[in-house]
Amino acid sequence: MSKKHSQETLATLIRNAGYKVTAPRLLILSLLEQSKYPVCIKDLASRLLKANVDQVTAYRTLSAFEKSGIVTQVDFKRGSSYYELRDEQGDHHHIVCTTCHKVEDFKGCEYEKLAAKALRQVKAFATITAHSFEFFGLCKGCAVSIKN
Amino acid sequence: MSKKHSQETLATLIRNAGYKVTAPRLLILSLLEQSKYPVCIKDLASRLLKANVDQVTAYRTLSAFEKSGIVTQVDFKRGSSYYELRDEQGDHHHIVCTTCHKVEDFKGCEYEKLAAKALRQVKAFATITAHSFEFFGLCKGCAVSIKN
DNA sequence: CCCATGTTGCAACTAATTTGCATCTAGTTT
DNA sequence: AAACTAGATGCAAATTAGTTGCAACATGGG
Repeated sequence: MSKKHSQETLATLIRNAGYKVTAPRLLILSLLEQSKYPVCIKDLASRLLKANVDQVTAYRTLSAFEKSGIVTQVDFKRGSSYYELRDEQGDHHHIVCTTCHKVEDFKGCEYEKLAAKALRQVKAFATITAHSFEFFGLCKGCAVSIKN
Repeated sequence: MSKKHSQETLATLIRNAGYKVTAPRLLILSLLEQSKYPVCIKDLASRLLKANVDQVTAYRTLSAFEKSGIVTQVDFKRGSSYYELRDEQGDHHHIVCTTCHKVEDFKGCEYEKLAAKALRQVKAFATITAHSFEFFGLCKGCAVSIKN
């Protein structure tokens, strides 16, 4: 997920979604971009603080960007939300160690196929606009230490 | 998801997980069982209150039951957690309307296949113990009203 | 029936997220 | 390039979500 966009393309993302391009917004997106894995909003907020950006701005920005599809919120089942830049294909997900919280990516959840299947099964839905998919497990290190 | 267990089998679930069978615990499980879809912990707590069961008990019980695999926590991307009784196959998921919050179930995310695929892709993971998968979209009613 | 251990309620607390509002600024418009 | 305005920001305060400590209590084993 790293450094695929220039500062200018980050600005374009913001502009195309109909928002004003501001320093806090560029900073938020570039922090997300530099991070290999989804970032906890608290971590993000504490880094933003160094640039005198309030955490309220992080909450508001990420929530707006999520609605516009610029970022994705992921649920790692820990107190606060995690965010990452959305990838174009929208089909990369995570596997998280429930003990040490290590994260790795994996691809190919085949959600188009599953979405079609799901829409056939249910009766009241018209369209699917998003999906969440994460695996939880044990990394090799933790699997070993638990045995002992 | 409804009324598959008798009061006795709910007790057995609790006992087998190594917990004492108590009135609050039976009540929590039977409320979950009676509910067609995952229940928000706040709703649950307010119903428990009528039986003089504190919300702290709901938080503690659900968190313990989740670790033991009696219940499953699901993320509907709304402030608080949702819980449901775990189904044996563990392969039923939800589609949620992002506007009116209607929920329907769907089956067959084929997570065993995907888990194997994911484990092949990553390098640091030994086992997968759980997965989350939800679809978000628009129900037919909301899809129509948004067009207008 | 007794006892030890796990369970509960209550009150207080911490953490997470949201809101109100005055001020400020990006992106026009003139 | 100054003026304008809708939208963005920071700060303080509020609200909502979830946790902890502890004394009283009750389950299930002996």
